[in-house]
Amino acid sequence: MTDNQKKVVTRMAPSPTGYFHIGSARTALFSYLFARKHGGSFLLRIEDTDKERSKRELETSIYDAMSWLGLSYDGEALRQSERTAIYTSYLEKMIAEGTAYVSKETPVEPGGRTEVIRFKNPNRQVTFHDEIRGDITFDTTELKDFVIAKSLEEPLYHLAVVIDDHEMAVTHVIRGEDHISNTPRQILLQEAIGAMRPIYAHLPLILAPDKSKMSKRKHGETVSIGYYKEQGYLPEAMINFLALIGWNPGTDREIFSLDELVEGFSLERVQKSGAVFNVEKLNWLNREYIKKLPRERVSAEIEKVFPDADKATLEKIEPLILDRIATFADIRGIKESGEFDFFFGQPGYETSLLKTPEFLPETRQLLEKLEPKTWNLEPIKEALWEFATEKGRGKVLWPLRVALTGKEKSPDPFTVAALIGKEETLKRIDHAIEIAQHTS
RNA sequence: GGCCCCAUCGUCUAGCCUGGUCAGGACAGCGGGUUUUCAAUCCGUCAACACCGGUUCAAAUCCGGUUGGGGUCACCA
Repeated sequence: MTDNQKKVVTRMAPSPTGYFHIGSARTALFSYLFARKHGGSFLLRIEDTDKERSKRELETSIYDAMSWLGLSYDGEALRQSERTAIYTSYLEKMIAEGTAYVSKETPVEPGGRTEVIRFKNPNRQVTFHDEIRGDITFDTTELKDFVIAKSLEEPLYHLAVVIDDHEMAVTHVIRGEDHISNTPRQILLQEAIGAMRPIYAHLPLILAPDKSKMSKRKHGETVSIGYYKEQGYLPEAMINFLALIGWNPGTDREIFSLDELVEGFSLERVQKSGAVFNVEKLNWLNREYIKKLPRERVSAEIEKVFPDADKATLEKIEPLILDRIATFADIRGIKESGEFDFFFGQPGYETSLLKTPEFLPETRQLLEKLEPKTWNLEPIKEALWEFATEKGRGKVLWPLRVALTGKEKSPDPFTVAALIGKEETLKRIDHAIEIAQHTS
């Protein structure tokens, strides 16, 4: 950046009227990336001018989401509800200059307001440049003299946004496409207060599978970022995923850390059309990130789900669990489905599941010859391979696997035998032989 | 409905600006291999330029229209 260029300032301006939305997260991400890329600053402003709908508790979900995602903002977050005096002075000035006026109203409902402050609309065409879409022109006549404040102390959204962006010296307004139609009236307001027009970039929307805007109403909790945190997604995966919807690096590369995104980001490579939120791809990405995690982190997550289980056993089956999950919430699924219960004790099962138990005695003999010291995956395999090949692998391996796991679907018998140990393996085979005899 | 935005495989997208390679990659799907199940993994495979017209020797790419989808129309943000 050269000295005569203004320092880049972007901002994220969420409203604490609901849980932090997935689309807000992406807007925050792109604003963050752009600011960091250009050595500028990224600010956070809480838009809580609506006293009825704004809730302090919901502000927490904003901070939580930002910090979970690792999107650090500069300085303290600003709260519009604490800036009333600033808006009032602008309002007074506008009224004095005739760009706004107090308007007598007939109350919309009984006991309603009898006067509001309206903007004196110059009624003209407004053309602005959008970094992503090019020039956009609106006729502002249809906006009429829109209301900008309920009173001198109660500014409305458009006024507050324009004043704050001006006061905070925001240079780039990066926000969702749903704000395109708000832009002309904000530009009118900027001109009225003598503010510079920021550079606009309207991001394509994140869509639900039915191609409509993702909304809490229609799509439930899956629209909030907190949901993904609870589901055990990794923030790195979420960031990566969010970046890739609506933006691409221009190469075949798919995996990016936040810092790498900063380096490669540019508004030029942002998509114009809306994009469907594809959970399958998120899952794939999350797996990629889980695979890169340090062992201790994964162990900790597994222990959280199996707090009473034997630690040594858990550690042994960790790779198997890792192979079967896309998110940490899936660990709970493994526990609840009981699919790995056989690692913690003799499984129960229908004898008929053994199918060909007649091969079990010889299997046992071969395994018994192995030294406990060499009781590992490869030796076990070797010990049985010739026999299994001769008799038919399915005929030998299937009953062995069922004897050890009691299940139709499970990891392969060699792996299981190696993990549960020689003694336990022989014990389970004996058990299978015994119940098979009783049945026949 | 008015205004605005958008349009390449099922999904995310490359290619479009600077017309000319079998329209490339990823996810999902399907098929196969890997010590015969499940998972994982590897390999392979299916699959798209919305439509019509124009410009041009040549159009996914430029222009116009049509259709379709979306957004937005508060004393919410």
